[in-house]
Amino acid sequence: MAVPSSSPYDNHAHDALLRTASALFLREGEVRRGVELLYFGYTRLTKSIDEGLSEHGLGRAHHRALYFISRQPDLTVSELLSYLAITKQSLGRVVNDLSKRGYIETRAGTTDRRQKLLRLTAEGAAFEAQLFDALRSKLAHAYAGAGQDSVTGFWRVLEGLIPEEERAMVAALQMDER
Amino acid sequence: MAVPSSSPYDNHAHDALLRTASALFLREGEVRRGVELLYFGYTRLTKSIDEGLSEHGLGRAHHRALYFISRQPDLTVSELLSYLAITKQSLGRVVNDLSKRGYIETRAGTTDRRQKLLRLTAEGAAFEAQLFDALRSKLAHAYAGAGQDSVTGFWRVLEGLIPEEERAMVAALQMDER
DNA sequence: GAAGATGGGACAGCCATATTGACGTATCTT
DNA sequence: AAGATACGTCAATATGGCTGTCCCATCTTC
Repeated sequence: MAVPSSSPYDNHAHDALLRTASALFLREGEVRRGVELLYFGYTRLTKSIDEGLSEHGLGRAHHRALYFISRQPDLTVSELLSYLAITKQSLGRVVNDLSKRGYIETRAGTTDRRQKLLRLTAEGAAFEAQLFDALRSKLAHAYAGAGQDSVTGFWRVLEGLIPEEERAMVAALQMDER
Repeated sequence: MAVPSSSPYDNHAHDALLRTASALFLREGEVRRGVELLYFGYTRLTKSIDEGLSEHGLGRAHHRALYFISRQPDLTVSELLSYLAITKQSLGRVVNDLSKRGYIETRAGTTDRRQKLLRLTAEGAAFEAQLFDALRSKLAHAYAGAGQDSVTGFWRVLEGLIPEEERAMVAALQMDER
């Protein structure tokens, strides 16, 4: 299958011979580097909030919920579900934990009363802020060391990892940047 | 507490006043953007191999082990442990699974016979390559869309997230690029 | 106003992946 | 010979996911 490839990204398992000569093959090292840096970078960043979480007897799942609720106050359960990409049942546990601890409060939707709008209490906001501080200091340090141009590139590549259909959802988080 | 908030996200418990004027504070939006893109980018990338894994009845833990063994043939159990940052017990299960399936083979260390050197069998290598194809196509697509300069920035920022003490370990993976 | 669709909640049971702590064995080092 | 190290293993536990099923309240549509 002679794909006259100016783009090196069209070769999958089947066309091994083609790949040998392709630019993509030559890039294997760069791809592995990205995989590894993403793995280590991501895990180290998340690790930085684990202590704060376990002090409160919570886990990362709780933080993710806190984070998105903080980011978009009054979001609905189904919106939160689409960010987290887990099942209703799994989210239920997390939300109940956070409610019991007084970190989130809910009220019925205004236009649609079936909806449940989630937002942080003052305590919840303070806790989220504390966790965010750890993320901030780590990421800000990395940003500062790399420089603004690198940060832009960092964003661009990551955006490219997100499927088209989901970009709008991610962008929505930035939209109501206040 | 009257935080004169143009942004709802500046109300962090303690040094609110101090931070208001700091460059770090001004970067909150950029930090949140990085956190979110990292989260979505990382999860979408890993999702791309889940299907290939579950076809074989394996999980992500197995892939991580396969990946590092593939990357550094004949690494020892303790080296693998330091990459994965899990306990011996947790790794044991994963390695046993992979051995039973004939994906990895072991032999005693040459200079130190207490060590167990891990490497992939032909089947293991083929399986790893298949999984890697999914990572490659996703990441290569993101690289291509972002451009080489962005890729460099992407690496730089991620490197900054890895603690000093661990950079050598990560770099070692690139060292014997074959 | 009835029927159906939708948002959300809950029960039961399961699985994957991690943890801690204790202990055992072979091998290397001193 | 003594101790440290590399690796393995037992048992118990936690977390955070999953599926399947059923339910209620509310909105939409005819």
